[in-house]
Amino acid sequence: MSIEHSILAVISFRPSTGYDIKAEFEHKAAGLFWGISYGSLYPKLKKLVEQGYISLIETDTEGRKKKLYELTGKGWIELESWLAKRPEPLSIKDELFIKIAAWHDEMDISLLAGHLRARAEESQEILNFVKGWKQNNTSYISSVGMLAMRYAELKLEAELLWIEESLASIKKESLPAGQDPKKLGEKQLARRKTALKADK
Amino acid sequence: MSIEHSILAVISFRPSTGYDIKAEFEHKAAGLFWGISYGSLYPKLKKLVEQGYISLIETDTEGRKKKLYELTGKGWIELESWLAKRPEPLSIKDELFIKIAAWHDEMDISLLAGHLRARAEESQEILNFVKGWKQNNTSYISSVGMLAMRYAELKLEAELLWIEESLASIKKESLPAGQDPKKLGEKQLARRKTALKADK
DNA sequence: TATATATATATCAATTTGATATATCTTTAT
DNA sequence: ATAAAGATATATCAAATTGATATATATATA
Repeated sequence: MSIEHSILAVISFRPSTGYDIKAEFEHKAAGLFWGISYGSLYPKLKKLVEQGYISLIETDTEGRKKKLYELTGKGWIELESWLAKRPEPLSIKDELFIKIAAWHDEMDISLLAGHLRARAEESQEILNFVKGWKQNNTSYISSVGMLAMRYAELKLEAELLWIEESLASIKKESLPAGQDPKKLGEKQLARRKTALKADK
Repeated sequence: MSIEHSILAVISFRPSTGYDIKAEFEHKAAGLFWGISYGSLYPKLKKLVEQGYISLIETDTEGRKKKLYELTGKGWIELESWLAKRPEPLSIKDELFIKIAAWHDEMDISLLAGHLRARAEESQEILNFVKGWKQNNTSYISSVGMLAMRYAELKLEAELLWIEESLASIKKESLPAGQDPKKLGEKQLARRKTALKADK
């Protein structure tokens, strides 16, 4: 439901094309904790115009045609009413997490270390973007909106801290649970062995 | 793609019913950073059996029928090969974030404070679960898997810290960006006014 | 003993993604 | 000068996924 609303939110800062909106959720601030795909974006824009929440301004500068969208009065009211409603609980899909949670002690730990280092690189890059953005960007967001960037900053820093911590604990082979890895892996190893045998 | 794999991952710890698997992504550890719906779960189980990754054990204890699924040898191999592959970048949908990023300085800040307090309650509850889980749970996860719980713990703590910080900055009305709220809001206010007038 | 909640399986319409197609404009390399 | 590559821009569609709903039994609670 809130894909429509996040479109209204982006447009509220300035009239935008579909491409502008997508870019906002791709490279920019809004994309840190939200996403949108072309497959839903363009049909939604059409629908929002039909419903009177946004209006279409067709521009033609030197033969270059663009479709700009901007909020109508109805759109402003709807946006404000949505902002006032309690946000839905966040949803995450983090393959790194589920892989670690499902990790087997008998597996090669260096593979996991590789995953962690790769994530650290990704997150560091995003953190650099956020830090740069916070310093340079003054337009295009309200002073309250800056809190969102701080949110991203703290979460990314927590993630990087955890990766460091985890890599250290893996290296020392003194795992935080303080349990004997071999003992934990045995049950699964046995079931694996049986399953492989049953496959013939 | 990895919905199938996360099913294999859950089953690798013990043979489970569809309901067991769903519960794991609802109330338990695996659900902290991953989700799955019945609509994809049951069809996927069927498909995974057809493809030979899992096998079905139909049980009938005192008239109570259950369908237990367990990994085949092929399933174990597939799971391990998936775990070794670099995880997809995480995807998040956080309405709280997008609402704050789109907040207008002229809007009632107490509404936002309410949103933040509600989220704090939700997150504190999950954090309590994670802390309790870390202390009591010794089975059902490897020592490496414990790192995932620490991940959850650190991210939740970062979020709670940010909420505290944000509520304080809102209360003091000395917003972190150090900018004049009225100045920032003006452009949008003007566009809003025009849009409302145009609607007649 | 009635009621509510938990366990268990399953389907389906509606939503959403991810891939792909097309075309123009701008920057970079030769 | 021009060819190639990359960015800008709109759009659609098959496949994946969700969220709601239906159904039934077992167990805990009032």
